[in-house]
Amino acid sequence: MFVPSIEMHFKKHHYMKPTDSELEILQILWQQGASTVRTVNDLLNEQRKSGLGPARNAAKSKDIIGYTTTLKMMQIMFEKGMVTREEEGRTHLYSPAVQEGDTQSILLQEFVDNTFRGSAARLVLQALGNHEASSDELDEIKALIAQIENNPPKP
Amino acid sequence: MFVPSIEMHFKKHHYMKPTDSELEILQILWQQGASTVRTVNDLLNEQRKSGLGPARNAAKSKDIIGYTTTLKMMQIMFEKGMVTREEEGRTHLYSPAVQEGDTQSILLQEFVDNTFRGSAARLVLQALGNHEASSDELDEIKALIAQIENNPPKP
DNA sequence: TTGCATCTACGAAATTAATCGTAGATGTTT
DNA sequence: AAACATCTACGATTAATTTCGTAGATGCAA
Repeated sequence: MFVPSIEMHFKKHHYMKPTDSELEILQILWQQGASTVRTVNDLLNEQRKSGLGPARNAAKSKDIIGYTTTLKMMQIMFEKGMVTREEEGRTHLYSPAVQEGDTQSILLQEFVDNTFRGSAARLVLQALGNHEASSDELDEIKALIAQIENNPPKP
Repeated sequence: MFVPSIEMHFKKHHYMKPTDSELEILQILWQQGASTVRTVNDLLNEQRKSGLGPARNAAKSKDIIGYTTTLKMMQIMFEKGMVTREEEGRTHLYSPAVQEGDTQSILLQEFVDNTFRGSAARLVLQALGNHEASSDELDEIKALIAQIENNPPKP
């Protein structure tokens, strides 16, 4: 029976906060699933050109990211245990080793602390005030609030 | 009539995103109002010792920030026009030149884009799910939602 | 007035993150 | 086979941020 060998490092077994660049790459892996460096690099540059995708330094948004830059980033992420990889012919197929929700949770925690002095409620108000939300999304939020109100946090 | 001279630089007239350290200092200025470098530095170190305050590198949370480090940071912020200052005897009194809400708004925008792919609703759900919110705060949020629903976003 | 504490100014080191260049291996095309 | 394209590996450079050391001015206490 064939068992594909998936390389892993496990250097750090605790959850590490990704840097901005790492997060950009993770986003692509979460959306696309296992991908080669080439694919990731292409998508990254597409995002930058179109101005879409994660907000980056506006000045830089024209420059193209070199292939080896992305390669190096992904190698570093591999060493950190942030992604796994599998040999696929001559190239490597990379997959995320951390879950999107978990990562969002970590980053959110820090963001709330740094920017809103720990007040999630303030953040929510600001977010709802400044951004669009569909009525479906609003319903979802209302439902969650109702649920929280029925299950009050214990002392 | 005495008019205190308040120095300003106005090097950059467009809103700049503060770095992590700059934000830490701004938080103190927003809370305390006009403060000396000494005061800011003391509070910064108090926060670090107690582990409270903004989440910083855990490893570093023991080290104490040197006075001149804080001084330099605030001088840089002054050059950027992020704070104003006023001579108070031999020392300087620094005040924030940017509003907390405006800064939060800028940082939030970027954070939503980078971490939640632009979906404020997802961020709100995650925030409400992971963090505590008092029932007063929940009420406030509900009120805001109701208001949004009555004033649907324009095309 | 001498010495100590506390300021500001400012250059520069230390740290961290991001980018790239080059080399060597391996496939592909003509 | 020769030329060319595409990968990985990895050192090194660049860039941004944070930290600190030193110098000079000023106030204050012994």
